Amino acid sequence: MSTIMALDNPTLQKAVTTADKVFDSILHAIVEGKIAAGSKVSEPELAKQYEISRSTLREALNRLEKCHLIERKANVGSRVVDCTIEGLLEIYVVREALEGMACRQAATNMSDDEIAEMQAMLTAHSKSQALKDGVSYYQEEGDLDFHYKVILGSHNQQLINILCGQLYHLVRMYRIQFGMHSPRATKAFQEHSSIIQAICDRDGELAEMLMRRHIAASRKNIEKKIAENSKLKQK
Amino acid sequence: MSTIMALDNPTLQKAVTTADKVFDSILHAIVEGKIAAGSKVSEPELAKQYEISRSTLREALNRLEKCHLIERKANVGSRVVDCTIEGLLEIYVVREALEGMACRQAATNMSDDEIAEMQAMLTAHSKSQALKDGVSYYQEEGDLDFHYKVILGSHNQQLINILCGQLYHLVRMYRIQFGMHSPRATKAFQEHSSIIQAICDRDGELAEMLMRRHIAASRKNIEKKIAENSKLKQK
DNA sequence: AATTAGTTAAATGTCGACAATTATGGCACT
DNA sequence: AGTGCCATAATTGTCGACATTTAACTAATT
Repeated sequence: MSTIMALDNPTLQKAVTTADKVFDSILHAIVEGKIAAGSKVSEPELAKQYEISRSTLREALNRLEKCHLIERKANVGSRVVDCTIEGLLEIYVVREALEGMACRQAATNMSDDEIAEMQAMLTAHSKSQALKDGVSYYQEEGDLDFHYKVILGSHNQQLINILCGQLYHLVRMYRIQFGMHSPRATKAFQEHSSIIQAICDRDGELAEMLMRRHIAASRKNIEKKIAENSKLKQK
Repeated sequence: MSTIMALDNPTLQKAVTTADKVFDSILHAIVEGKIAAGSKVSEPELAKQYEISRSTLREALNRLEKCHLIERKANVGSRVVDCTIEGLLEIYVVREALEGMACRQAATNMSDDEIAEMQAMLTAHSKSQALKDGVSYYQEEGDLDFHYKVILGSHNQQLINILCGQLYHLVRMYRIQFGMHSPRATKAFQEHSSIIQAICDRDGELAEMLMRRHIAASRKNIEKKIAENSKLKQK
């Protein structure tokens, strides 16, 4: 059972109001590319589609804007953010800084129980990975789970809000729309393992450094892919 | 002339709609403590006070929520965030991570013109500080200006949005309501100077380290003050 | 007297309509 | 034919009213 479901809900609170449910629906649609990146969002159209009033839709759009999934201009309207390489790399820079710090804080603030739980999760993932071997889908989920646990472990509400409430939706959007099933599965696994060890040793400085390298490695991997692609196009 | 005025406007776009203006007004009221931290926000009351409809007010509240200045619960209402020591320290942790990274990026991405402009600003502040000497008000503005310039210099839209659009309102709120006129004026000045030098040398690694120490020093200064206060209360 | 159930009042969520602004299309003009 | 201007249409911003949920208050029971 994966814990990433909770990522869909920034407030960590069940969707009770209709605006919440519509927000969830549109969120998924955007993340999965059913509503194209960079496309304009028509309020009357979406309102009719979801059979709700424009007021309620605007409420949902406001929450999407908080996740940086859409951008609004006064008297002009909303657009879905577009997936550019530059945008993706920018996010990785922010993640390196924030998750690195979250990891440092986690080494200080996580309880022994939390750490034990995280270690158990890694073991479970290791087994499922051994079974699937090379299939990266579960690895991806496992990756999100791991990062999610570390972030929560920081016990810093600001870090949690920014990373889980805002950035991770964007990260998922990019992953899905760029078809990024990382070939770093086994390597990433070792890195996760080292990070947990550092947290277990309460070595915040090392934990931060390892997490930053872990994320920087992903970023460089993307940059490499991009370079290959552009080289492919040139010939 | 200070540049921090632009911080009041997260979108870096003039307030054209009435919801924008009301947002600005309430923002100032909250930051300056005219609307008490932790207090409940009544939609009908504020709507009547600003002579607008509830819809427009809710639009403004949504933007305040994006700045993390108010928190909303479904079917319950909005509250102004409360100023706790823990909250302030959490923000400094995030700032250390993000502004450190912004500084690293700035060392790589700032143009020579931008760097020259920033150096000129520091010189100007140095003179005004020599005149006022010890008066910390202008120093505070100078401090915000400096950090603002570095953040913009990162040329990373995600960093800029999070730091200038969200966190800085909270930082100002805490500064004003806790009456934090730092006694680190001259020291902070030297640190700013070193950071600019590192950026000028295009030494991203050093620039990040210096910025992180600079912010960490502020945080420790606060922690010290808190410790003194609690000791004062005990006897 | 304290607690719980029921009722009333107030606040939030949702709706449809109007006003203001922007985008679109056609027309005249160079 | 291309460019600039004007009128129309569509979209967004704002408003007031209704529906629904939560909070407060009263009253009855243990």
